[in-house]
Amino acid sequence: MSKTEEGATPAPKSNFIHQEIEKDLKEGKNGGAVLTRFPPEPNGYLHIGHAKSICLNFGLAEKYNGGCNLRFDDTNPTKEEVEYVESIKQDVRWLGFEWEGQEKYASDYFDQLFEWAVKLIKNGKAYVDDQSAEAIAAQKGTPTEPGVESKYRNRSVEENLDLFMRMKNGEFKEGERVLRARIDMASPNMHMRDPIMYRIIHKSHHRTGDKWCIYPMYDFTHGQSDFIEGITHSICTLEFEVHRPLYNWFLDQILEGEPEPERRPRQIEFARLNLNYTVMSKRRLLELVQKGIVNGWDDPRMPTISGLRRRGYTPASIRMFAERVGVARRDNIIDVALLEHCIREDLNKRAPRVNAVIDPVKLVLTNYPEDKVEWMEAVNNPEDESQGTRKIPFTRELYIERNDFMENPPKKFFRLGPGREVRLKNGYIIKCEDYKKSENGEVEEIYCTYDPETRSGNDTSGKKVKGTLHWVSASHSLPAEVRLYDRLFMDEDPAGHKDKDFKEFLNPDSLNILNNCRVEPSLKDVKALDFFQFQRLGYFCVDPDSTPEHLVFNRTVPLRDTWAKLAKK
RNA sequence: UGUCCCGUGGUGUAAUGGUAGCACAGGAGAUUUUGGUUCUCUCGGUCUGGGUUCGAAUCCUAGCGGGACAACCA
Repeated sequence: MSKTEEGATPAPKSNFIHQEIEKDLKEGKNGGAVLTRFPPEPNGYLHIGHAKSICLNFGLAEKYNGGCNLRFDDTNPTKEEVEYVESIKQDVRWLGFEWEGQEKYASDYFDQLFEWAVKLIKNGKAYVDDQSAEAIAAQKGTPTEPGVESKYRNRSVEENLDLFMRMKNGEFKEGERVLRARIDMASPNMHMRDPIMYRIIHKSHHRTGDKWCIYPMYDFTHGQSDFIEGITHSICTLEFEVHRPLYNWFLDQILEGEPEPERRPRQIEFARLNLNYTVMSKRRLLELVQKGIVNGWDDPRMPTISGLRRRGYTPASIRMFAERVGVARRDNIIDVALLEHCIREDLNKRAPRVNAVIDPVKLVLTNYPEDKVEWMEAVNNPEDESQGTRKIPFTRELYIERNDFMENPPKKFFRLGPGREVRLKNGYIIKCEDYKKSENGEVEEIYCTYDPETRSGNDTSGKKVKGTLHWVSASHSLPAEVRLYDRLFMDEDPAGHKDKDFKEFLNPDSLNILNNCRVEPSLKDVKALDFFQFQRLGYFCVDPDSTPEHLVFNRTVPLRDTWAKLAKK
């Protein structure tokens, strides 16, 4: 496997799964092999929680010199599957991981699974039940009361075999019969109360077409698929913990009478990722998309991998995040500030600095010649000398950020105000002499003088100023649209309120579109997902909607802003 | 009123019988032609009660708190 993109490499951090694997290795299990798998069901888009699992599984493979399979858990053709396969593959690759060989499908193993089902029937460990779903559910009992046995539980092997074949041959309608494991209806673990192994679904499958009309359930599929592939460590989330005895039971049954295999997969559970100020369940994410609350699965406010990508998150930042959140078994809610820290850390080192003014106000240098253009040298990235320098045009008329000027600034405000001096980065020190307001009281133009002795790079004035502003040339800058994103929800745990719908906590200001922005001319030929630091503002990336005629940038995350914190006080 | 899992600073996560550490967040300062970055300092924690031990975050036990489990979903 390989990291397909440069960027920060997370520092390795130990967790309990490493310890379990090392214990197995020491005991010589699985012939010393480590093979993991990432097993998505192709019924939706991947989100940041999946990214944690991907990084964990592929990371384990890398650490122990093993491999990681990508396997689609496609045992339920009623749930629309083929359209999601490609997006999942793309997302895994984009995160920087390469799976072992071809991608796998649980449906590749349907023949083998069927044979094993027959084996269980022959050994008296499975039976066909003719009851309805409702009847079976009613007999299942509850977590505190045992279930009761089905009246079909003690059919003969011959009858079970015959019925199962007829199920396979399409002689029954959906719901008429199921194959169940014969375990223990009184087990304290509900999953051991004669779980369903196969159900009838008359629907064609995205890979097997109409070959089958019976499909295996998750529990009868997952462990055996792991076994077939030689998976050694089957890592999943905590809600599958109660399935583990069943996972092992099915493995015991298929191995019955067989020689000891070299590898036997072992299920290990960890706590899924939760992020504050968002929702993570597929159901709620789908609702946001279907109700048009967001603009699709890749809306930059979504915690989906495709949304984060469009927002400007890099694979390296997400890998870093996955490393920093750690892996444990206790429930957790990660502060989204950690995710933001990770993208800032990555982009600080890599993003070229450019000037963009997203809320422009005109500034005129009254003592600067009308037609003069000075091409000022600017460092592309002070954190990375190899990114070199570029020239930016300095002219008499400029745009600066509206909030960099105040008519009556407090002492702590280091920016522009009447009579105040600031430096224009990569330009000159200027002094505000006057300003003009429109009838509605809005500042329209600011008039300054510049000091020719203070040119950046060869300042001979010895002047010191507290503030440095970014700017663009009024005549040379390009118009652009900028989309400012904020958290989608105003509540830390929008789905965590019993009596309130999560949508009640939507942030009305989660998207703010600015149409009158100006960016420096070097941004003329940007491509989708190119990332930049708009100096003093934040990290931005080029939206796929962007064209050379109409530039569109997404704000990934603002820069840390200690002034904003101060101003709030 | 069952079975299982989990309780370490605000949030995460280490320490696996021997000095409770790290990261993020918060606070203070230094540097800075980004109020960014960087650097320094700082705040703050083992759910509670018993027990075992020279010694317990760690082992045992009781309690408390949180979570999972009753789909022909995965």
